[in-house]
Order: sequence, then structure tokens, then C-alpha cells
Amino acid sequence: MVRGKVQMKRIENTTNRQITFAKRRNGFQKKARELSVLCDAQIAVIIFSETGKLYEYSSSDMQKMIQKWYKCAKELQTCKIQMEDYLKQLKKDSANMGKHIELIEVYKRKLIGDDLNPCSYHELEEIDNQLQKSLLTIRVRKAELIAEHIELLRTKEKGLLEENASLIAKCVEKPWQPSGKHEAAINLVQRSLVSEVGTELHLGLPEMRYSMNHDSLVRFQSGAGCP
Amino acid sequence: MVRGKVQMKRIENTTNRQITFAKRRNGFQKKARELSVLCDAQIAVIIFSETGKLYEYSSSDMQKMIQKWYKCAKELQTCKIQMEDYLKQLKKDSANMGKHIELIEVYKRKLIGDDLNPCSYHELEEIDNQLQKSLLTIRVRKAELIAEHIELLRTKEKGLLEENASLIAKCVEKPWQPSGKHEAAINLVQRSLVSEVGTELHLGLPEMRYSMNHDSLVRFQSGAGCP
DNA sequence: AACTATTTATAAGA
DNA sequence: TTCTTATAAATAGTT
Repeated sequence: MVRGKVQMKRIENTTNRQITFAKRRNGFQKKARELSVLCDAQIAVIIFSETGKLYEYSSSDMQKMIQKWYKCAKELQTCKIQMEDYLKQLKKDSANMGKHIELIEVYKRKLIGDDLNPCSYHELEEIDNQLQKSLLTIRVRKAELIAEHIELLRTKEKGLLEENASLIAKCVEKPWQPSGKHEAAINLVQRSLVSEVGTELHLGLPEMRYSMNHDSLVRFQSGAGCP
Repeated sequence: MVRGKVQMKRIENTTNRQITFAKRRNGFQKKARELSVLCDAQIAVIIFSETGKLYEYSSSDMQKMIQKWYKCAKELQTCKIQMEDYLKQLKKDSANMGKHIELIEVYKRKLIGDDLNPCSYHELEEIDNQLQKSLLTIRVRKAELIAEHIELLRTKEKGLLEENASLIAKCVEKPWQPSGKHEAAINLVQRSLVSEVGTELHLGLPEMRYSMNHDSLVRFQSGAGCP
């Protein structure tokens, strides 16, 4: 029996509290149903017990109720709109990128010479011109690189010549005989230089012939020490 | 005074319904508060009146309650996860596409002959080879197109020859003199054919020389009627 | 909005 | 647990 008014504060006794929770929860849900039916209203109730268990009631679909609530909560709607805009933007970007890739791919394929059948003669002519132009540019650049490399080799050669001269000068003061070890090292350097030059030249262009002056190398090699 | 039980159905009288709504709504909210306080529970209530007006109560932040509800509603969480996954995927795709575009662009630029400076000699050599290959493919295709066109022109020529022969046959029966109008028409056809062939050939390849047999045209032109 | 006869909800006991 | 019951609380209809 109810003795006096209930104190409007947390029920300390755990069992009582749980019992009351169950009873009032049922009563509450009944009230919700009644309110919904009698007054033609939509009602959603979410209850979490102190232990975190979910109890819910909704006169219609809970998710729809929540969405409707979000629509009414304007500051939150803004967030939602921003999210949607962002998504839309991403999708649009994605589609555009796809188109972009497609275009570039098609052009690339044409440049590579695949998929030429749908091209008109005029188009082929344009690609042909483009390729010729590209080839020209490429070869100019190749020539530049070769020239740079030659310059580098010349610098190296000059350095070696100077070193050679100074060695000769020293040998005049104190004659020197190369040991087997020295000769091997000299051969190694020489071979590496020759092969470097050779590689560059054999990659070169037919119209670009470069004949290197090997005198210094020959001198270095045949000198076999000092005169 | 309450006379008998209330029928658990919509109150038809609008005024009564609205009054009851207001009263029971207050009672309901009071119950919610009590349940929340007495039993240490979290409660959220969303009510939409029949006119769509929102009434809400929440023992704590409504949004947090809703988020908590979403976490508990597993099938909905799945939806959320899918959404997040989708977004992640979109972002990833976007990034990948960006990289893809960048790669293709760089390669395309190289094929076109822009931006060659960062290329090694070896790379230039590869592009050079690619361009040569492309050029070859393009020219093969061009040759094909030209051959097709020539075939077409030959067919046209044949048709004209036959027509010519039949006209001659007719003229033998009944001699015919071309009027100024006819001659103009004939000249027009002839010029157009010659210019068509000329255009194709001047676009053609140096190694592809095609000399057309103009006899029929000449005959058509110089025939000046029937023998 | 206030009243009140009644119903309804429910705390505590069985 | 569930049922019972005394009592508090809610509220329909009225003023």
C-alpha cells in the first residue's frame, strides 16, 4: 500500500528501484499509447535503464520519428545538410575525375597508337604531327643530355691529364715502376670510362655521332709508368 | 468528473481532443521525470501533435540519447557503418583517381614533349621508341584509310564509266549535243573528284605515292558529246 | 483555469 | 516472481 507521498528522489534500495522501474516503465508506455491513440499524436520514447539496457516505444517508426525531430532541430539540420552537400560534392568530383581519366586515357592510347580505328583521317594527321613534334623535342633534350655528359667526361679527362702530368713530374725526380696492383687499378678506371662513353654513344641518335679523343686514355694506359 | 472508463480510441471532438492532449502530455512528461529521477534512468520523449508541433522531453541531451539509441539499434548501426564505409571508399577512390590522373598527365606530357627535364636519358630513349612506334602505327592506319578511300574513288570511277558508256550508246541512236548547262555540271563533277583525290594525296605519306588513271575523266570531259 | 468524481497507477505487503 | 490492496495520482467532464 502507498503510505504517504513518494519522495521525488532516487530510490536507494536497489531491488525496490528495479521493481519500481519495471512497473512505472510499463505504466509510462501505456500512457504513451493512450496519448497517441486518444489525441492522434506521434510519440517516441527512448529509455535507458541505469544498467544501460534500452527500452523503446514509438507510435510509428522510430527512425522516422528521429529524422522528423532532426528536421525540427534546426541547428542539427544544418549539420545534416552540410554532410549531404559534402557527399554530393564528393560524388560529383568522383564522376568528373572518371571522365577526366577517360579522356586522358583515350588521348594517351591514341598517342601510343592503340585504338586508332575510331579516328578520322584528320585526327590521325593531327596525332602524327604531334608525335613528330614530340620526337623532335625529345631528341633535342637527348642531345642536351649527351652534350652535358660529354662536357663531364672532358672535365674528367682534363683532371686525369693534370694528375698524369704531376705524376710524371714526380717520376722524373724519383723514377717509379708500377706494381701489379697499380696496373690493375689503372685498367679498372680505364675500362669503366670507356664503357661509360660507349653506353652513351650506342644509345645516341644516328645523326649525332660523337668521336671522342682517346689520346689521353691511350697515353695513360700505354705510358706504363714514367718515361 | 470521469464517468466510466475512457474508450481507447481517438477523441472525435476536436476541442476535447486538444484539451486532453495538453493535460495528458503534461502528465506524461511528469511521469517521465519521475521515472528518470526515481529509477536513475535516462529518458527521451518526442511527441508530435496532430498538427505537427514538436514537444520533447529528455532527461539528458536529446542528441546524445538519439546517438545512444542508434548504437543500440544494430540494424541501423549497420546502415551507419555502411554509410561510413561508402564515404571512406569514395574518399579513397577520389585520392586514387587523383594519383591516376597525375600519372597519366605526366606520361601524356612526356609523350607530347612537355616537361622533359626531369627525365633520365634512358627514359627519353623509351619515349622516343614509343613515339616512333606510335608514328608507325598511325601511318599504317593512315595508309589503310587512304587505300579505302582510293577503293571508293575507283568504284565511283567505274560507275561513271558505265554511265558514260550507256550515254554513248544512247547518243549513237540519237546524237546529242551538250548544252552549256550540261557542260557546267560535268566540269563540276570532275573538279570535285580531282580535288578530293588531291587532298588525300597531299596529306599522304612520302612513301605512298598513288598515281590515278585519269583517262576516264579525260575521256568524259573531252568527249564533248558522242563520237 | 479550477474543480471533482472517478478511474488509474503504483508502493508495499502477501 | 506475481497478485493484492491501500492509497496517491491522473484526469474527463463540468463550472
